[in-house]
Amino acid sequence: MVRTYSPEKTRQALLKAAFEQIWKQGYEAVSLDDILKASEVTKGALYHHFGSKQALGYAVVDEVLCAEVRERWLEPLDTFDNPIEGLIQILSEMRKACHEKESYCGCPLNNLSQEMSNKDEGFRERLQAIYVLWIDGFAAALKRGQKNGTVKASVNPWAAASFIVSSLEGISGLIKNTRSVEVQEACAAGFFAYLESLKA
Amino acid sequence: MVRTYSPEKTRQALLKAAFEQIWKQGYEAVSLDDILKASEVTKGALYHHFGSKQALGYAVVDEVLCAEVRERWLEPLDTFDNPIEGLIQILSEMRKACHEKESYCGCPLNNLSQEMSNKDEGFRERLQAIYVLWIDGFAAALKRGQKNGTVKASVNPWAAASFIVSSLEGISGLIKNTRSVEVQEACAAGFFAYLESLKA
DNA sequence: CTAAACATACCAACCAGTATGAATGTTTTG
DNA sequence: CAAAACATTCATACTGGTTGGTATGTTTAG
Repeated sequence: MVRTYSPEKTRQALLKAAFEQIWKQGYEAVSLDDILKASEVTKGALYHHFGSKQALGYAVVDEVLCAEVRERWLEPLDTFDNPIEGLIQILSEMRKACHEKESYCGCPLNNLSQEMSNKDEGFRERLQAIYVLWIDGFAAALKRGQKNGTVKASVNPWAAASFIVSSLEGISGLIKNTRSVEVQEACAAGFFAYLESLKA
Repeated sequence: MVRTYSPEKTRQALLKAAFEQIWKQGYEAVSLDDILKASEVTKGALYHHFGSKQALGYAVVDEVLCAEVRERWLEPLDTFDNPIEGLIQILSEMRKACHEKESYCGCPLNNLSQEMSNKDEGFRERLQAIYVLWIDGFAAALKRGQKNGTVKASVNPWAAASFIVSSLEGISGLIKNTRSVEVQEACAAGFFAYLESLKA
């Protein structure tokens, strides 16, 4: 029985499994055994890398969720001159991808936020930081759009960014429950109409 | 020690306590003991009225949440000729009321929906029925507005109603986490701007 | 007297966390 | 260079507390 230590690998395996299980089951509903099973790691290893379930949860927010927002929203948006068009395109891509998978799991950030923000101040603070990152990123993109003339000058970038994020979360939440393509199309239509109203 | 039986009263006490505790803590996080303590009912009585925790949860959705949507949204909206103005007024009233209480608990429907819709199909179906009730109610009000000339004829009532509900849930969810008045004002501004665009 | 309405004590399952030890890497030292 | 000393990384068995649910008995009402 030969064993080789690779602590960073097991740490990442734990984070990944924890993220997925928390996404699908919720933080409190998921048991450490679930995470250990999914990651093929033992309890001793888990408690070597993370002091508690809470610490693991915090790390998921700080490391996984944070990266997710950057990779899925902020970085793609940076490649567009017109942030409104960028948003519409990113969303369209996502809808295509969602149709393929069974993914009615909702937004991981929204899920965790709704569950934990009133129960654990540490979670709330960390999740809020992600929201700030997200909103500020969108606001910066809108400002950029105002400078290059693709976004109305009268728009308040930060306020619009806040409403955009809240809409995205609201839509994903409603779809998660209804599982209805019609509702999805309806929400998208309303949302796109709002986005169009921001164009210069 | 004189005792008097009033089964309907204890049933309602259980429903009320369950609703509040589920709202504040979440369905899985709340223990039956919490509900029993809050309602001052014993476990024997609970299991006399409800076959299981699940049955109690279902009843909360069917009876309490359903009534809540009617009383807080649909009935008030029926008193307005202009449904857009009606929505804006109802929301403004709510915001005032929210400032007084500490209420950062979010929307009870949204909370439960995010937590349970992927774990328990019975919950999902029941919660979806509430969403349908809500959206259809809004859609009917918009149609009414179209007939009396307060809402643009080009608006698709059902699609707009879907987006409005998703926005309300999204905003309440974001505020629940950020607890920021600025974010609240920003989202409200964006939302009201959308509502105005529906006016004839 | 019967059935509904409640009260109390208990139980099996689960779960986060711990105690303990073994296997592997790294550093120090003779 | 070797080997001992030490630290890191992981594995297993166990525990105390909680929870949904049940068994059983008691009280009230018709």
